[in-house]
Amino acid sequence: MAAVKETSTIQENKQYALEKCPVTYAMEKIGGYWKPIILYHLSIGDKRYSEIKKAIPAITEKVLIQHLKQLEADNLVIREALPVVPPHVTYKLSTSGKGLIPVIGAMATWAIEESNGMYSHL
Amino acid sequence: MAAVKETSTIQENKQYALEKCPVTYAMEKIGGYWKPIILYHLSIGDKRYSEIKKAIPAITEKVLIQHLKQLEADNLVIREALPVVPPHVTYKLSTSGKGLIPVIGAMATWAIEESNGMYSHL
DNA sequence: ATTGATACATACTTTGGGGTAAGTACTTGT
DNA sequence: ACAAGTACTTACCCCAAAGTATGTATCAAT
Repeated sequence: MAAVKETSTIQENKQYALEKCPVTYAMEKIGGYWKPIILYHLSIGDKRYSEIKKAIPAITEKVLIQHLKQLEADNLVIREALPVVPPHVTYKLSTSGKGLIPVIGAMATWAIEESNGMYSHL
Repeated sequence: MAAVKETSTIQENKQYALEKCPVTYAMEKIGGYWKPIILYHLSIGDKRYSEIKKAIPAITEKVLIQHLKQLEADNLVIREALPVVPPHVTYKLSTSGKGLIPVIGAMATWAIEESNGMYSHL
């Protein structure tokens, strides 16, 4: 019967996040479709803006810069801009961002095994 | 200048997924805000529908069942229904789903370290 | 007869994340 | 003078995911 409600929406959820479920906390920072993909490419090595764009052709520039700003605000990536023209901006993982490499790595490993049918024979 | 386009949208992205970025493949299956959270609670142990709901109060029943169906279709969780009344339905990780435990575990570990400021001093 | 519990289903509305398209600043190359 | 390249910004739109609310089947207990 669903009661009436009490608590709902992702925003309100942010409070009790860590206590009950650390994964919820993580999803606040790296949730969404694109962020792990961006982090993956940065885990391979530092990249310029245009290089990230080339590595992920399907992402639009707006969404890319949007997520890069967010990741920077969340202290997961560091933006380094050289004051030259044309601009030269490099993105790299922060210490905290590097802490996510095991997560990204585990995802990549699972994806390869799963797609190879390693789990399919029951 | 954004060219004209060529390829775009998440759907079309599914093709070249694995070759260039295994993480993209993984995101097709466990992407989104709620799925990793659900998988986390199932990684703790098998749970009935109502138990999952209690573990994640902020999720609505519609969204919960919706994701459970999707996870079942993607062969990550197994649904076991006992033909009794009132119904008794248990959800558990499949073999493939268990392969995600390292991913979920790494996320939880990172979340705890990050929230404790372990990465913040620099 | 009504309530309660379980595990959903379904219609309807909303919102914000993502997509499209175009513009900006500054300089180098032709 | 004009195009090209870099790293963005801005305005507008759209749809799918999420939220709201209510309904359903079945039986046991009061």
